[in-house]
Amino acid sequence: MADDVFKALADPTRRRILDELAERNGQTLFEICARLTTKHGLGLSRQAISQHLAVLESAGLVASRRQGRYKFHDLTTGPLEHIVSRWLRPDAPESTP
Amino acid sequence: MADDVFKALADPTRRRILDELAERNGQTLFEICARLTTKHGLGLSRQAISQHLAVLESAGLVASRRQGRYKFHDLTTGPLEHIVSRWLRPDAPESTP
DNA sequence: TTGATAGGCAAGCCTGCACTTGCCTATCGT
DNA sequence: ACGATAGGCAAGTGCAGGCTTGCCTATCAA
Repeated sequence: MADDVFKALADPTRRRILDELAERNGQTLFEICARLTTKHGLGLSRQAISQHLAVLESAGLVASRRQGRYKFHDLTTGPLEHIVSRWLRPDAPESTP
Repeated sequence: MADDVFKALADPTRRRILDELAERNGQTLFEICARLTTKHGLGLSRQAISQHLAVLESAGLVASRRQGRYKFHDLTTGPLEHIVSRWLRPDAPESTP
């Protein structure tokens, strides 16, 4: 569970994808592809991004909703909160809104 | 910088080591070795743990102080806090010192 | 229906990295 | 001084995972 989240966050490209989705939620695969190549200069194939999205999704960091021939991807920050607190417990109070 | 932290956290064994140090700070290499094998059933060589500690240290997650022939390792949770907030921004403004 | 767009599946390559093995240095006890 | 303990260095192995390539399916516009 949390293992998958750490593994998903291990790759720089996947983190970029999360950045991209954080800035603009609900993007399609091609949109993400385009923005990664233009803004970040990453020359990755569509398949690469697709596989990264699969990893992120199976880690629970991205949710996808299909609509016609489009598949929109949304950032789900749920798993991110409880992950680091594992080592911050001793003296770190939580901000739980 | 943050890249190294994510890479360091990617490995399950390294996370166990952080767990071990969180529970009992200031352990030596051999102590960590012993507790990992007994408590978690990990049959790893001493060198493996040593290399893991090197990764954790270069990521800033572990600080080591030498004392005689012993080398004590302390958990430094500093880098852990600012790392996840990167994607939690939407409603949480951060004070970045 | 045809062509274009958005995405999926399945090998295959290839680099990185976790782990081992073997040997070497330094500090402590007696 | 000697052996035992705590740790370091370096080369080698094997597997996981990131990326590509090629082809296939589904939806939309004309």
